[in-house]
Formats: sequence, structure tokens, C-alpha cells
Amino acid sequence: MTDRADLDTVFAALADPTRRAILTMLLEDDMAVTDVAEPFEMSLAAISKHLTILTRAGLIAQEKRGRVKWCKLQPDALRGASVWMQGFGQFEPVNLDAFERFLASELGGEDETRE
Amino acid sequence: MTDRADLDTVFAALADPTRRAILTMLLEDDMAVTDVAEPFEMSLAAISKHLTILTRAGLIAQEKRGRVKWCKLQPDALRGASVWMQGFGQFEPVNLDAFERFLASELGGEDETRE
DNA sequence: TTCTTACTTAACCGGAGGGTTGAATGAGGA
DNA sequence: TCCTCATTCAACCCTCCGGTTAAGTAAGAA
Repeated sequence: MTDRADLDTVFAALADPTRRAILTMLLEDDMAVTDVAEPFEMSLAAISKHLTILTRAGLIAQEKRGRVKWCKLQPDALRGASVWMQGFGQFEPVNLDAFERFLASELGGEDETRE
Repeated sequence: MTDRADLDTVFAALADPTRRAILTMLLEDDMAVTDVAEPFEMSLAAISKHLTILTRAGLIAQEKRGRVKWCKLQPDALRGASVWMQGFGQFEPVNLDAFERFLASELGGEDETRE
């Protein structure tokens, strides 16, 4: 499932504010590399490296269509890390079951876009 | 509450397997620095550095009693990071206001909201 | 006081991380 | 074909990270 190396790479990927911002942007929609880079004050090459790190962590997937490479979120990759964190159950974590039910009600009730 | 720098330091702290192992050990009980170091094949100074990093991330607290410094878990520090991650459990655009309310209800009450 | 225990600090090392610029690749468009 | 756009690669820079050893500090024991 989720071994140590996975957790290393996922947590390391999340430890950078630029990469977290990229993930947040991708929550809205899939994006091309150039569009991902646009709001940042940094070179395209730097963004490309960040995207490579996110891809290696499994947090996003990149698919090339034509000459454009599309980036899309792979939120399942967060699950292993999340579960690890919830293992510190001495606090009351965000309850995954409740979260699932929340999502189900949200997705089922008002925005049935999930196929 | 949880700003970017916090998430940086928390995720970075979690990205090292030694530090995650230390946190796991501290789940069982509070420990002195020397005892934390005992199972690891590395110098006490290295462990001391790891503990400093965990402390700065807020993940543990260190209290000196006599000449012994006790380390104890501060699992609340994981909450901010956990909440951030839960935001990515969703594939499809979900009502963000409802998501906020969900988080508020989950985190707000001491009692579990899951029935 | 002196010795020992429990840590931390300092100096150092190799390697990885985040950034740069500039060249290279690869796919359309004219 | 030639040009442009989208993206990566390569080389380099500097800083931080994870480890080392050795010296320093602080507190209890003798």
C-alpha cells in the first residue's frame, strides 16, 4: 500500500508552498503546464520541475495531447499520507467516513458531475 | 490559523522516516531524548536535531525536568495539515462553503460528529 | 569539588532542493 | 519547408538537510 518511500515523497512534495498552490489550482480544473506557471513569479523550467516532483509523488498525472501536456490532480495519492496522520488518533481527526458521506451527499445532491 | 509557513514546516518534518518513527514511538509514551535515540543507528546529536525540527513544527514539545528532557507528542499540530489534505479528497467541484461547514463541525466539537 | 550523565552546539561534509539561463526537443501552423 | 509554441534538459549556483565527530553546558551523584 503506502510504504515509507511513498510517504517521504508525498510529504516532501507537500512541503513546498508553490507545489501546494499548484495542487489548489488543479482542484478547479486540469491545466496545461504554461497555464499552471502563469501566476507564479518564476521560470517555466522551475514550474516544470515542481510538476515533476508532484508527478513522482503521485499527486498529479500528466498527459500529453498534441504539444500540450495537461496536468490533473490525483487526490487519491493523499489518502495514504492522510491515513498515516490519522493514526495519531489522539486528536479528533477529520473523520474519513463522515467525509465520504459528506462527499456523497454533496455530489449526489447538487452537482452530479461525477460519472 | 494555519498559515503557509506552518504547513511548510509540518510537512517537511513529516517527510523524514526517522522523524515519523520518532512520532510513532511517542504515541506510546513520553520519552527522554536518550531513549528516543536508542533504537536508531545514528548519533545522539542527529536525533537531537530531528527533535528540534519536530519541536519547531509543533509536532512535539520538550520539557526539561532535572537533566532529562522529556519529549511528548503534540498531535494537534497535525490537524492543520490534515485539514488541508482533506480538501483534496474531492474529485469534482464541491460546494466549498459546505466543505467549510463540514470542517467546522468536524473540528469544532470535542465530541465526535459521526453518528 | 569532582565525576558522570544528558543533552546541545559547533564545525564540517556530501548530497539534495529550489532557483536561474540557455539550448534542445517536438508538434502544429503558415 | 520554416517558424513558433510548449515543454524539458543541462549546467550551474547557493542554500538547506541529514549525518558525522568533538567540544561545551548543565544537573545530579559521590
